Amino acid sequence: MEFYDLAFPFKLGPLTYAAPEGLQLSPGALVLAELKKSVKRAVVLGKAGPVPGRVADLKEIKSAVPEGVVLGESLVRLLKWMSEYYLSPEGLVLKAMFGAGLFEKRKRKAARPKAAKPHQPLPVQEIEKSRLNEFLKPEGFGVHLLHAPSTAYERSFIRGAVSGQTGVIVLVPELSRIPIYEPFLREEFGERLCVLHGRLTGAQRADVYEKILSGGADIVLGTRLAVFAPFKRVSMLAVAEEESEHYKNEEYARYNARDVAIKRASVEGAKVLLTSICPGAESFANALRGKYRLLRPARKPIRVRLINSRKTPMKTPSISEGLHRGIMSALEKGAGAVIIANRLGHSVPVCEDCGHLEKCPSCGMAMVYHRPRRALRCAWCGHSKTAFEACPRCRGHNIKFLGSGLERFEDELKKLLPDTPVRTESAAREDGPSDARLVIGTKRAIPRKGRGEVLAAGVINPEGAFFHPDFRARERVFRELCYLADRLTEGGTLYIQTSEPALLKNLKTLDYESFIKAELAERKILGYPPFSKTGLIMVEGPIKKLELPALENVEILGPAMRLIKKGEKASVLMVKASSSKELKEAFPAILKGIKAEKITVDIDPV
DNA sequence: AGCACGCCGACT
DNA sequence: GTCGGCGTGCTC
Repeated sequence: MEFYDLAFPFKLGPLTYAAPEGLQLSPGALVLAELKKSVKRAVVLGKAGPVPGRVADLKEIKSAVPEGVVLGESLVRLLKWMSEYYLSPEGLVLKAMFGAGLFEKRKRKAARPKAAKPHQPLPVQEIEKSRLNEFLKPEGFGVHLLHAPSTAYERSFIRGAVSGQTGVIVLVPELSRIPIYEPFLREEFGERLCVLHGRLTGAQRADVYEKILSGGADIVLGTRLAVFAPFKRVSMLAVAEEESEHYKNEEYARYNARDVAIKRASVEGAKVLLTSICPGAESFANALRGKYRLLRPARKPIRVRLINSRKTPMKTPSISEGLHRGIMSALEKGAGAVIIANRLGHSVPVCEDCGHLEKCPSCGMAMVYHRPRRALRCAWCGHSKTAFEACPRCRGHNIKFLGSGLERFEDELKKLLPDTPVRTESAAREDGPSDARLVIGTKRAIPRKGRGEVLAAGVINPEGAFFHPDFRARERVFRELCYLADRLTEGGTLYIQTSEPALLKNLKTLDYESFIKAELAERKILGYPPFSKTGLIMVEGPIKKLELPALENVEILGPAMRLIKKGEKASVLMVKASSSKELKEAFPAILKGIKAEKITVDIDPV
């Protein structure tokens, strides 16, 4: 009698089953087996070790499923590695990989032909052959990091790298990037290309898997779950915008698809191309210490104007003359301008008579006035209350509005340029794209490239994000500036208007390498990643017990209240260790000391 | 006492 | 994911 360990796509570790006489199974095979009285699909992880308990109590595998071996040896290895690394049961990893349906084809209503999505053609850039060969030449496993001068270069490089290959996975951070990459891949690979992402229905997803398993498709473009595409052979994986936080799965197993891509490549003997106009600190550090090969094409310096709003003449309370001139000059040349302000709402109302300032009862943060709703809102936790007409303390009407949020900024800009059509973020959400050449909004409003020239891009007080309690805050600000600058047409200028120029000293030239080296030096001193490994423990509901062990080389910070999703708060503990082995080994002891309703573990949080 | 419903832990 | 166990609470 043979025994096998099976994984079911649920929060469940491997379970041991007996195989019926004459059924030979290899790892990765799909089978049917009874679980809790009902028959379910499961994946064979391998032959079982010593069977715990009585062999006679084990249930029998019902049958193998015709799809056969769906996972291949390397994907089974990847599954086991993820389970160990992310401290997540094998079943949950399996569910994260292929969904609870496990390749099952449900009957479905007549398939409607999907309409071809309109797309902008990819502006193709000349990529130096020699640079491309630096990536294409080396055989076998290896990670290459392209620090691209622009997103256009990044995309062209991926195009060149993928061309002529077989067994390729191209990962993009978001659904919205698929229409950018699909046209050129489709052009070259036709039906060999398939698109895979989380918004597909179960049946569509099963169709894609069928095409991949039958060998009909060998190029996949998709979001993070496409890293698990069940190819027999993968020769390369490309990860576009590799630093993106969207690669982090926030449910089931909390994996990072970029890191999983590298692991997958290492078990498959494939090569990896990480690309970004602003690589993440971890990846760049790996390149600096020779773990990754760094590809750095020449870049043109970006013209940046830093405007100190405390020292410069102001056109309105929140718009400096310099910024105003920049916008005007872009518009006069027939080009567009994009202005980003990340603070939502209008401003912070303060009573000039008694100095009263409304604070959030739970966070203590100043409440921000939101005019359309006539409400005061806490930017941190979302608590809101009706705005006051008179000062609640002294009844005075002498209210001063401090600071400039997006709403105020929109108002002032419209007043300054009464004849220019402006697309504001609030309007854009309702009306969709407009052809206004002046765009104002948070970073979400940054328009796609290719819709006319942009000669001025401005950002107001980007240092606001520094006050987030997060060691990555500065990196995020820098990245945002890089992506904003990327929208500029050649010859354009990036305007940074700030009231705290001292905080932006290292950022103002947008010199990535100097910035990231300084950042890495600081993280080294403070012991943050990549010089340590971190994991979060998120505790929802009241903590019933908290007894943290003292461990060598492991530091436990917190608990601190944190907003984990909109409106959902949790107590968060951060565990820091000097290596991922130490981190992994510390967790069981730490988790034993915590009792609460719901506890979630997140290794390598972003 | 008798049963409906909901939460929680276990599932080989 | 889903079954059964058990606790709460309402009803005959």
